Amino acid sequence: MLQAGDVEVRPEEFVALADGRPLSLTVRELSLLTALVERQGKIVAREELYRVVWNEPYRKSDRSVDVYVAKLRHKLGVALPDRQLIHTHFGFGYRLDPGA
Amino acid sequence: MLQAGDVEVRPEEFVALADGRPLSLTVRELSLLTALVERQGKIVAREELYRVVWNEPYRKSDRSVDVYVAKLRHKLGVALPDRQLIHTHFGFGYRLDPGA
DNA sequence: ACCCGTGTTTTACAGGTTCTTCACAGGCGA
DNA sequence: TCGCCTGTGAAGAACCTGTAAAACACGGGT
Repeated sequence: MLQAGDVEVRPEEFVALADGRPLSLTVRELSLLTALVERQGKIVAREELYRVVWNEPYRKSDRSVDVYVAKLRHKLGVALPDRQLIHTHFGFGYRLDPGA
Repeated sequence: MLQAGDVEVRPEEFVALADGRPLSLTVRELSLLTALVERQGKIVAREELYRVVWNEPYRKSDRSVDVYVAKLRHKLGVALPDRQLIHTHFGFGYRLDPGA
């Protein structure tokens, strides 16, 4: 079980909770969220996310990570309004912040 | 992990800390700071900084190094007031001095 | 086989950030 | 003082990100 603030992930059960309420995520979305929660607070390179979630070498023209970050942001934004969980680090990647 | 006085750099994590607090740097700024910290206390030729950070041959009319030294000085100055970290060596280059 | 629904990947473009270059003011050494 | 060097703001170029939508993949039902 992984936790980051109000977000809880149980990858083996294919479940993610926000404030205790279940999030309806697809496989990719859950996989990306898991990767981010496992690295919470740290800046994660887009390349690393791609390797871990997609399990294949990264092509720098690939925008999949960005697209799925947007999907996650949207669903997390609905579940936990007024919180900025996923931060962008320009030219590098993203970071999920547990706290406020 | 690299350290120079109150400045700590972890290039692989894309992080730089001043007095333990994260600095918000761009890719180039972090790269230049890394090069200077790796050579702390030494006078580094503008040409060497250019080669290392920009990864291409140096044209003596190029002012990029100076511009980015100014950017770094400003951000470091905000984070660590009253300290002169980066020194100019006229006609040559720059030197980063580990904190007092 | 075909259609449909769901999920994934790719594309396209708008908008934003960063980088480079220029210009000029001021500093430094001879 | 003169000539060269450095500091730095500003402007446009170059590059990166957010996001909607199109294209694609695939399984289930008919």
